[in-house]
Amino acid sequence: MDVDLHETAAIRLRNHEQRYTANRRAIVEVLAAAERPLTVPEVLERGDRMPQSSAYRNMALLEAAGLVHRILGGDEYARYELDEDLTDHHHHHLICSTCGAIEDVTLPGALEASIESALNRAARRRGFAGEQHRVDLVGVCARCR
Amino acid sequence: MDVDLHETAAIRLRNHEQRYTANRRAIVEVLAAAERPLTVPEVLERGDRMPQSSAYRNMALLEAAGLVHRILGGDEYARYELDEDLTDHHHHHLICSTCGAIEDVTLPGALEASIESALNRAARRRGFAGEQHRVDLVGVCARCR
DNA sequence: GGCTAACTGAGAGCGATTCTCGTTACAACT
DNA sequence: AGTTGTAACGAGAATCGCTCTCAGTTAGCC
Repeated sequence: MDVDLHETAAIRLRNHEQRYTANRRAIVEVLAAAERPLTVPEVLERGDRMPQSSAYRNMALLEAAGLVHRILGGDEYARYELDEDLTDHHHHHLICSTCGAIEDVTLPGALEASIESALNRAARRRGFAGEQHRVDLVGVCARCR
Repeated sequence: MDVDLHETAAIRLRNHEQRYTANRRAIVEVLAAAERPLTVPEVLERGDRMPQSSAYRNMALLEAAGLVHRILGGDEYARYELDEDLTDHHHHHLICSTCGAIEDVTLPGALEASIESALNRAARRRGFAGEQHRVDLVGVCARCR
């Protein structure tokens, strides 16, 4: 799976007429190593002195190419995670309403399927084209309690 | 139900040692009349020339008192809706990834229950105290297509 | 080896939200 | 009816995550 990670990334970017440069590869590597969605500052800390503007620009590019997804949580920071196709790990989030931290969590497959179909049925009735569902639990994390 | 709306609001604010002033009442009325979550600029448009700073301050206060909830959607605006206790209407959202608009949608009660219990089970395992679940469908709305 | 377009980095700029602060309204107690 | 303490108000300044600008660099292609 890790063998394909960078190859898949390169191909998807190529399809958008963009290159898989060192900076973009660095971002993908940091996100792949993390076990939860990261903010841009967090990516910068863990990376190799990348300029802030490049990080934001490339994150937006990666999102446009479908390689990463932006998650808006409890605080003012947007968090990013790799697309599930790249990680083979469908999951949802526990969002702390106190500190804004986000953890990953998985649900039983049967439940996933019923959520998916119920949401799509409701959406179609409104002329809404569903792309992804978002099931999050908002609460207070262990550290904040 | 509408009879109790302002009374409930006044009581909850009182419990937080805050008053139910004209500005706050105006915000609650605008939100109650809307059929979807509104941004602060939208509340200002529909209200009676309330200053921006008062709208933001009071919105934050109402949120602290549990009367309204903030929803972070696709665009850069936070949207607010009345607490479900005040509207008797548990629901979820369709979020347009193109224009950021948010619509309300309801799910079957049985599905709600299984989502709730599955999420809480997963959360408890992490020492996470769940408060509310958030089930949203992200896609493209009828107008943007 | 030159052409073209994508990419980079530093800093300025943007815009939704929050803070500051002097003023005003309200409630309780004389 | 005055007084007093505290909450709320409004206008504008400030904050801060994020985006844009632009001159210089690099990668892919003939």
